[in-house]
Amino acid sequence: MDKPKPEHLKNAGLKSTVPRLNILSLFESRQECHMSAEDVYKQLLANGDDVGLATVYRVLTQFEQAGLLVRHNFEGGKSVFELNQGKHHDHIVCLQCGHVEEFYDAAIESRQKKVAAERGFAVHDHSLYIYADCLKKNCPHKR
Amino acid sequence: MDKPKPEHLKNAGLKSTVPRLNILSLFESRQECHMSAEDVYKQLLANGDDVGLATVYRVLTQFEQAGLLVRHNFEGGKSVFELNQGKHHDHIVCLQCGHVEEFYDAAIESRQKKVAAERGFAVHDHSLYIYADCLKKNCPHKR
DNA sequence: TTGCAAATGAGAAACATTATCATTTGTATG
DNA sequence: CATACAAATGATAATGTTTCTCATTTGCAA
Repeated sequence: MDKPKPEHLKNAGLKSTVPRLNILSLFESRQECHMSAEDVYKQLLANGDDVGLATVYRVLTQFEQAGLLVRHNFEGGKSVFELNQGKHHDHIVCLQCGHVEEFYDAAIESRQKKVAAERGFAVHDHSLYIYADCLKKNCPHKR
Repeated sequence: MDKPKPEHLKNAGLKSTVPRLNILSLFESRQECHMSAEDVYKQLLANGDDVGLATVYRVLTQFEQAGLLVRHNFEGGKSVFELNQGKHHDHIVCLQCGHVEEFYDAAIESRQKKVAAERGFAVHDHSLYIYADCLKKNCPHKR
């Protein structure tokens, strides 16, 4: 498990506190993991960290605003978070096996900006999910 | 205002009831309107239809499963629905006023297919939401 | 008409999330 | 290294959305 890095919090303008370091550490130890607030809360308790659920929600929102985490609004009504790896990406989700693959396409990105600008919008953010069938024989995950 | 068409419900395997006809009629009378369950409920009451909120939620979910409506999970935590017009489009959502605008961009569509094909996926479906600030002065809604 | 399964509506319950506020903690300062 | 003070925390209440329960009503087929 990686050590938490207080500088990351400082750089984001956030005080380096125990709950924040624990939460950041959790995400850094599971780089590709998508976790809900509830997931994070339970995992911290399992790790022996005594944290409040309200704090988890607060910190996740702060981390999102600071750019440390990315929030996704999947179906199911709850937000999930993943570590912000620095570069924006979209997702392809395999409908057969549930596997999620990340991608980035500059043409799509620029067309989006153009479309929005033409309609009088200033793009703040976007989410693109492609739902597809993975054509590979060896689907690595089960649904 | 269009008359509701009981055959649509029959074809979907749903009994033709008063609340269902009223809800379908409401969506058909506002083709491009994105409405939450709360929106639908309030509108029906305003129209003088005495309906229960639980029924609205039930019927919206049934209509979605029957393919009459499309559900969207925008940021903000609540589902919104629109009439299934048959033809695909994406959405720009104004973060200031909640206004939703539809668009279709052939370049984005084809790039998506290309990206997926390159990675060994057969596209089944996708959802693209652009979250932006509406630059217009007269935002018609409040958050 | 009549019977009965299906649908409805009112309210309770289940969730996820946010707000409140007394207590604790991190950190800058002396 | 002690201290003060703003910021952060955690327990709990509150909010908002959606689902569940169940007694009553309704659509439809015989």
